[in-house]
Amino acid sequence: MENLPAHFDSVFTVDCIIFGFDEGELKILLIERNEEPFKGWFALPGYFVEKTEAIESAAQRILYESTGLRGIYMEQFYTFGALGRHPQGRVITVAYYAMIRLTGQKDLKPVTDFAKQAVWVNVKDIPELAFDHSRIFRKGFEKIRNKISYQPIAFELLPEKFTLTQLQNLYEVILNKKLDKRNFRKKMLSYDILKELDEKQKGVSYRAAKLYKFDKRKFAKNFHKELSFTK
Amino acid sequence: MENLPAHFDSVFTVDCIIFGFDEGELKILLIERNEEPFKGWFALPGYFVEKTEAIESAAQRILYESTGLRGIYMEQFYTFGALGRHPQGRVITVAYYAMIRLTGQKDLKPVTDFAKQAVWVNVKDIPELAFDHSRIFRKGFEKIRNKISYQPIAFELLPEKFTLTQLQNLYEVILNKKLDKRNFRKKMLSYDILKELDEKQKGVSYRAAKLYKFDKRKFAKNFHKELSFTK
DNA sequence: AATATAAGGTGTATTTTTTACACTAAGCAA
DNA sequence: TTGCTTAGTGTAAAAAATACACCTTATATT
Repeated sequence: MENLPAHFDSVFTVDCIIFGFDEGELKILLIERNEEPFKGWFALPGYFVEKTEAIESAAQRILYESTGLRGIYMEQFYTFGALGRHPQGRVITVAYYAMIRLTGQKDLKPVTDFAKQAVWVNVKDIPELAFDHSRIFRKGFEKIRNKISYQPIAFELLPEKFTLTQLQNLYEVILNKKLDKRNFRKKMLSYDILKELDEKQKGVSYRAAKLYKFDKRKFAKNFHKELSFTK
Repeated sequence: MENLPAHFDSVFTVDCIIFGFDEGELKILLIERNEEPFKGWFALPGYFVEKTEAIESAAQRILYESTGLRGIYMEQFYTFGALGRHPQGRVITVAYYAMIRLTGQKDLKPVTDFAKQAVWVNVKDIPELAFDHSRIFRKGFEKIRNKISYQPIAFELLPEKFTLTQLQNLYEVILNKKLDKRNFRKKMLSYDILKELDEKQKGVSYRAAKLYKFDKRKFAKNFHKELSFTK
């Protein structure tokens, strides 16, 4: 046994939930599958990881191949491996999410055969998905909903310059509840992670709002907070 | 292609971080490996998942086989799949953690060949572990350290009946900082998830403390709290 | 030019939560 | 009985969260 070590190969996939915020709506990327099983169904962008490929790189490659989007940092959130989840055998999948700004990135072109098209779909209108992807989506959505309350991940979804109202709308969509304007602003500004710009919104038919930027420097300095029991 | 669907099998492992609290020390379970690679090294309890086995069940089985502990609920926290992590090929591992009470469970007997012995080791004295298990441990420890601040997971580590001082000690060990006695008690009791018993500590050579129980009923009722932005 | 429309932007008082802090009480042992 | 050790307790101050409404500004319309 010990003189003849076995060699193992894993067969597994990654699936990605890519969140985007567009025209006041929270959306995710879906692909229409062009391959059995579940040919013609909508699914999360995902595919098999190559034998000699890091999982994160695979996630990036697969997202690129199925949607045309490149260089997007994703975060792993759970691995799904229920026995019946793939009709062709035991295939576990490592699930990732990312939140991206849509500015300019709207041209989605799969550069692969396994996806027929990629589309943005409002999280409120997600159809039944292939495999256990509906479940994966629910779990991922829950994850970011939780995370947004204590980590500044919302900024990744907004254009570089944004108004406080846009930021608040985003929070409201993700948390699925109305927030108080004055309290929201007070609190958000108190974190001191935003940089107020000398610029205003353009092209609106009402009073233009100030624009802000997320300030990574300030964030790094000010976000060492701890939860509960600080002493 | 579509007429001859491929059949896939995954080869992957689970690894478990089992936390226990004993004599004021936070410990985890390690096994001494009895099999190449890393024979003789300490490692997290873990092994290959069978083709027709749910991952959670596998985690339970493997924990039982390598330590003799049964029926322990574990929570998945991350999947590790770096390319070089297993010397015999691509093997990803799904990592779980659990927190258990040690009362009575101290007889550890591997019922398998791959583990020579299982031991409790203080988290402050963990040696270098096999594979990437040191990294897995660090990530898992970080996870529970975070989680303990907003979820009542500490109780799982204590005997059914415990004193507030024991509870505080546990928080202090996990958070690695001193807490204020009065504030700790006030806060903990304010959650209203503990049941005060009519019993006192026994066998101590000083004033005996009141015993408490974690009250699941109350917990379910009182722990619907939300973080930040509640309106 | 006047008016309507629509969102931007702002402050304060109240309540709740968090923090800091030190002594007496009880039980056992010598 | 005294000493030792841990249990157990309250209050004031500071900080954070909440509730709440009106004026301002820019544009579009007549």
